[in-house]
Amino acid sequence: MPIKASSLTKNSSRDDLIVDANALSTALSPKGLQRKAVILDVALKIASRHGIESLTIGELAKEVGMSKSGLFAHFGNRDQLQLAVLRQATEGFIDVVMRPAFRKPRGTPRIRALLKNWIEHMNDQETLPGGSVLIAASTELDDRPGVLRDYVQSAQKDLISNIEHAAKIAVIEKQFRADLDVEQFAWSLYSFVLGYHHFKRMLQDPKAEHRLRRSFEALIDLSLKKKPKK
Amino acid sequence: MPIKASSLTKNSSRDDLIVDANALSTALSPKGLQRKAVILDVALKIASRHGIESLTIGELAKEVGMSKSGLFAHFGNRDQLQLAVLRQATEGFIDVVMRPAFRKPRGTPRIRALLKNWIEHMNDQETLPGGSVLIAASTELDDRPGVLRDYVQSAQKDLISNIEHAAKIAVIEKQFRADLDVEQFAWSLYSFVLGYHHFKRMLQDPKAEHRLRRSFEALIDLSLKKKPKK
DNA sequence: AATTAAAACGAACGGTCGTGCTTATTTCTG
DNA sequence: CAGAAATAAGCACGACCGTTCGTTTTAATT
Repeated sequence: MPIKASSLTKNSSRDDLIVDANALSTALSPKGLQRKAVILDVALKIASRHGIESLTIGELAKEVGMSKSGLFAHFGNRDQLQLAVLRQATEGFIDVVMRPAFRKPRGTPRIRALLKNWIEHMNDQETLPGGSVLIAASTELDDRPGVLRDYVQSAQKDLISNIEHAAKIAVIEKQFRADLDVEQFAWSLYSFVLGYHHFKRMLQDPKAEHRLRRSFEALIDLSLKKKPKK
Repeated sequence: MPIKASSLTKNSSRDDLIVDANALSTALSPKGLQRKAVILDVALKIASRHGIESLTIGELAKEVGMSKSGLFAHFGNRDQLQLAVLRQATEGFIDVVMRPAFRKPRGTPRIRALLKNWIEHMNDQETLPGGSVLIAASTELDDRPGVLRDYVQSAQKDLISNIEHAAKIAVIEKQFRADLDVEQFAWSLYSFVLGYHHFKRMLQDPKAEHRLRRSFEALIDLSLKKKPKK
């Protein structure tokens, strides 16, 4: 049962965004909370660089300037720490990619905004110096059942659903073809993003972004309602 | 300077395949060689399941039924072990995907065979129970300079080059459009494969293969020389 | 059958890992 | 300002990491 986000701007009509049910009531406390936020920020950077599996408590403690045990107490165990980092990453993604995009007008503008934000997010060296944590976590966790994998899995499914939803709206708005397979659309778009991530990071291909944009445009073109020939 | 593979069948004309310069003269010895082969087979499976970074000497030794130190002596250090595994994975890929494909007739048959072999290879639970080692290694290593990353990088570049080459031949054979951007073609194809790997493994999407095939067909369609309208 | 070389072993090293338990310090609250 | 509660630190643990070393078993060569 997807939770719906409210309070969107006027432009957005009320096309809702599926976000994951992260909202756990973490019994707060003024000082400890911001401390935890700092820890998670640092942890996110480390995880981005070296992967969630090699995010170690010792290294994190050193980086953030406190003792292993002191830091440890914030999370209870390693799984919880890793899970918190994944949550942080997901929330960040929703905040800077999904929500702003869904504030744009329905149809292609929204889909274009989605890609634009996504690219900017992946290029943000400040918060993600080592690329997307979620993408990296996918290949790390895909064979290890557990809470972490379940979380990444559901987060990605939500993402895909949102892309499909945005495409469906473009169909309703009669911008995209009525017979468009929106699942295939979302699949292709996501594959291109994976391709971008891969080519940019591993192959250090300077043309990666250009390639992504071209493939994206071709995909849009294929999805648009055909103009009367010539 | 790419090494060219010789001894291809009659069908293949002499379109050559770029393979990496793996052919080091490993001073052989009858018994120890097959032992090493067994070790690498097991190591490859472990790496496939849990990633090359968490391929540990202790676990490998246990799995193969010998002592840590005895096994260790075969490789000298961990990097060499990991490198040997990556080589093994690359050789396997070339043997079952690239070479058979390049034995097929030039043009689309060859490209179709490439995808077919590739899918079968990724689905081969026997040798790759945890998915492609190279793809996983990419996200693991993309931020860690060193021998391992360099190797994966060059292996993937060779792969891309071969795809581009195959596409170029299809252009020469006048099956693909003369103005086709073969780099973009290779980029798209590779992205789809990454998408397949991701959707199948992480999202466990049963339609993943179907989606890959559909996107592939669309890509081929876009690349073909246009028929005279209607 | 004797010699030599290769392969495997077992034990130990310094490190780092995650995780408890106990104590000290800070921060909030009445 | 006192007491309660949260937060951090210190220390120790067992497990596993990659690696080294000296020894023993196995195989190949004369």
